[in-house]
Parts: sequence; C-alpha cells; structure tokens
Amino acid sequence: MKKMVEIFKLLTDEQRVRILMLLDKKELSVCQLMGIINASQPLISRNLSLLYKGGFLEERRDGKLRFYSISRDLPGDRRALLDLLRTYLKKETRYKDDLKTLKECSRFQKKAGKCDMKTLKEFMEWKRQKK
Amino acid sequence: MKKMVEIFKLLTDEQRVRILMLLDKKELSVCQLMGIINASQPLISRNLSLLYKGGFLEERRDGKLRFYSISRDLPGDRRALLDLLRTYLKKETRYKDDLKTLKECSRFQKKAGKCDMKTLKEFMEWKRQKK
DNA sequence: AAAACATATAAACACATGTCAATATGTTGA
DNA sequence: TCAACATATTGACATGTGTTTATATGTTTT
Repeated sequence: MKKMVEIFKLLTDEQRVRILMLLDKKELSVCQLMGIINASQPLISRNLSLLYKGGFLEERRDGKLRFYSISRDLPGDRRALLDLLRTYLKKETRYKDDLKTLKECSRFQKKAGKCDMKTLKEFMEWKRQKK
Repeated sequence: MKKMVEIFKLLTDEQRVRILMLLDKKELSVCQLMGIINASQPLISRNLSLLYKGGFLEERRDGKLRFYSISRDLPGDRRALLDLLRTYLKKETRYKDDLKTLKECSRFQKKAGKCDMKTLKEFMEWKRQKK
C-alpha cells in the first residue's frame, strides 16, 4: 500500500506526467526532453531519475547521450496508470501541444541530422519565435 | 492535466487511500472510520473533506452523524482509479486487515445497537486487547 | 592528455502538506 | 434553554518536495 502511494507521488508533478506521456510515444534523450518541455537540464534529469527509480523507465546509453523510454516490463499497476493517463489526458490542450511539439522536434532534428544541445537550443528558439 | 495531478495528490496519503477503500465497501460515518482506522477525529474529518472536494465522495447527514460514501456519479477518471486501487491492493495485508476490521466493527455495532463514539471507543479497546 | 559536451548529483532555499491541540458549529435530548 | 455529543475548522509547527545554482562524472573529439 505504501508502494502504491509512492507511485502516486511520482504522478503528483505535472512535469513528470508530461515526461511520461512523451516517453509513452517515443524514446527520448535528456536534451530532447529539455527542448520539448522547455525546462532546465538538472530538473529534467532529476525527474527522470525519480521515474526511473519508481520503475517506470529504462535507460539506454549511446555515447554522451542517455535515452529514456517506458520500461518494457512495466509492472501491472504502472501499466494501468499509464493507460489511465493516456485515456483521460487525450483531450487536454497541454497533452496535445506536447505531442505536437514532439513531432516538430523530431522533424527539426532529422533536418539537422543531430541530437545535441546546440540543435535543441536552436529548436527552442525557433519554437519561441513561432508564437 | 493539473486537475489530474490534483487527483493523484489525494491518493498520496495512505490514510486517505484506506478511507477510500473502506467507503468503496460501505457507507460509513466519521466515528466509524475513526474506530476502524484508529486515528484522531480532526484528521479523519480533514481527509474526508479533501476527498469530498476532490469529487470522490458524497455526504449524507443523519442527526448528529455524517455518513460518507463513494459518489454515485463519480467522474470517469476517479472511477478508473478506484478500480485500479481495488485491483492492485487486493493482496495487500493492510487492505485485507482493514476490510476485516470493517466487518468486525459492523458486527460490534449491530450488537450494541448504536453508532456513537462511546461504542466505537469500546470497539477500539476490544480490538486492541485482541492482539 | 586536454577541451568540449551531455548528464547526474549536491547544497540551499522557498513553499506545500500532514498532524496535533484548541476551538467552533450544529444537532439531540433533558 | 442548556448540556452532551459528532463533526468541522483553525492555528501552529515539523517535515517533505520542487527548483535553482554550483559542481561532479563520464564520454567523445582533437
């Protein structure tokens, strides 16, 4: 029961939920998440670490980059929570906007042929100007 | 999305989850919950109030007593969360113990023919000695 | 080996939350 | 109306959590 409560605590932060829903679509690196969510690197790292320790994520290292994705053998309760989130966030602006930004970011990177911080900063700049 | 996060916050406290799972079985008054959960009255009241404001509960007044129960028109997300909790807490000791205590408490009250604090205190005492 | 880079971790602070003690509200019965 | 009772609310305090700044780790490139 305490375990369950600890899991809920992880979902108590909007940014963590956003990260989860983004990773639910696609494996992403820290700097990609920074670009999409527009938050500081330590904060993203910290929240990833918490979600990781909570059994939601798995990690893959590729050179300097670390990619995070939803764990392939996600425990049942966490799987159910993800399903629930997907269902009930579907219509929310913030959720839809994030998925849109994710696509834009992927396209931007493909064009640049890179996945480094400089490219991501450029993306963030481009995104900011679009408004 | 913020709304969803607020709902999770309610499930971040073990006592609130216990209350929810008890009410999931049966309508209960504040003093009954006190007896079963063995916590102070202000604390139970506060947590009931939070769950109520969060759309989980409905209230019925009968004289001095206030009975709480799971809202009959529970929003979908909260309904889904309750289902999830029921499923994944089923095997937990704390959950099973609480349900057992609930039954004992109901029996004790039926025998006493009352639902007042004095009776509940007696129940708590009886329960404590049984150990 | 050194410099540049991506990410993680630690320290410090502000802010939110849980809990208890005290008090208020509202109902029942004498 | 008053006393007894069930419940709600408030104020105060300790503890927990999110965020930022600064620093550490580990990898790649030159």
